[in-house]
Amino acid sequence: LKGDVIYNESEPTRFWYEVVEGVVRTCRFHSDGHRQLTGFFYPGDVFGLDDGRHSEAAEAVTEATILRHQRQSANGGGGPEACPENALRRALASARRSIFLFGRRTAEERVAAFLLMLAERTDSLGSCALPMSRTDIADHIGLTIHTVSRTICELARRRLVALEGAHAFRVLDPAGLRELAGDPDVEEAGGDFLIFG
Amino acid sequence: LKGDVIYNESEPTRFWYEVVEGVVRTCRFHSDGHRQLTGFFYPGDVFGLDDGRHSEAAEAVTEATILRHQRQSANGGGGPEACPENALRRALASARRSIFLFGRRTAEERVAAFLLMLAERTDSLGSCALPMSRTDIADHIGLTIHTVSRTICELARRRLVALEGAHAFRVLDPAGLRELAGDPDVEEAGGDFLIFG
DNA sequence: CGAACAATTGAATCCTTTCAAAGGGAGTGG
DNA sequence: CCACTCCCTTTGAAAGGATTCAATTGTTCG
Repeated sequence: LKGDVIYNESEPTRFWYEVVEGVVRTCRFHSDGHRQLTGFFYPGDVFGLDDGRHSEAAEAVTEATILRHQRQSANGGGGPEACPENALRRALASARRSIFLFGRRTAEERVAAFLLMLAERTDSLGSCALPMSRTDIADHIGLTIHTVSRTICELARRRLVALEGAHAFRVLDPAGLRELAGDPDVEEAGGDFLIFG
Repeated sequence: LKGDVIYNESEPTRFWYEVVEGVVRTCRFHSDGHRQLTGFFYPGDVFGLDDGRHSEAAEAVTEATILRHQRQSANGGGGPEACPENALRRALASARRSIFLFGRRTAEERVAAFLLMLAERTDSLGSCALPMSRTDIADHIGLTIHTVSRTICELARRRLVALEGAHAFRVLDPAGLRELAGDPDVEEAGGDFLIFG
């Protein structure tokens, strides 16, 4: 399913989806030919919860297994698969993450925040996969692939992360990366927290 | 209630809210002192639907009347006020709007998209209020107040919009503004659509 | 009327983009 | 198995745009 389209923009929303395995991206194509990636979705994430018609397309970034849920009709009958509150909450959380990401202004902040988010969403320790291309990252955080590439290499040069090929990395200095990202998102890391000077 | 805090970051989420009258903003304060406005909410919009603890603060932009809804406990019992699917959907729609807004890259695109969104959310025709300060706009779309001011004045100079004081405007050339914004959001305007050459 | 704050405008700097090109990895075909 | 090609990534240099610094104007409120 790699690179495959799961649904297209403007399609009626008959289903909603849940990632079982792999990574999915949602895309919006602007009239100037520019592509905006509104989100990346990992196992456990849900997507495709628009009303009426999809406002974005969804594509598989890697080989992916997707759970497709039937929707109830608009009467909100609370049937077994009627977009459970749970799913909506998770979708909202995904959207919020993206919004926070976009709040960063400089290239360095955005890239640092993006890598941190990836590391936190997967396993944080050890090697973290970077399944999407540089172009994907650029279209997601609103930069060019050149700036993305430059910035990632710069972070590696400063030993904040280590690149393991072009599609995997390791966080070497979480604290330094968080500082660069501007906001540590410490409050979301349930349980443990840091103390600053 | 103007400028008042409705709830703070990290507060437990015991309620969720609905705007009856006025305008509300949700804010996130970064460690570098920088402020990010994650959303503006108009009558009919809902906000404060985080899980567990609020990840952002909410403040009144104007005098505002807010409906405060009690939450059910986490058992999801489906009680009368248990974050109805409806509310979550609207919150998700709000978040999505913000994400699309941030997808714009240049100052002109962002300001044009922001003004358009405002005009569409209120009445589109006639004078449209701009209740928030330039600083608010800047912190929302990720620019400085200087660039925001410059760009708005530039749009007015080109007769795309007309400024009526600093806190109200009128859309003079909707088509031109949409073209600047990059993506017309035409598909969301239910029913009518445009044909391009 | 004066003070304080918000908005506008100008000039210089810095950063990102654009333009251009070289290096590297994966897959194909010989 | 190796060579070739294609595409993605990385890097360099120049151009454009947003930010920063600085100052003026306008508005609101006491």
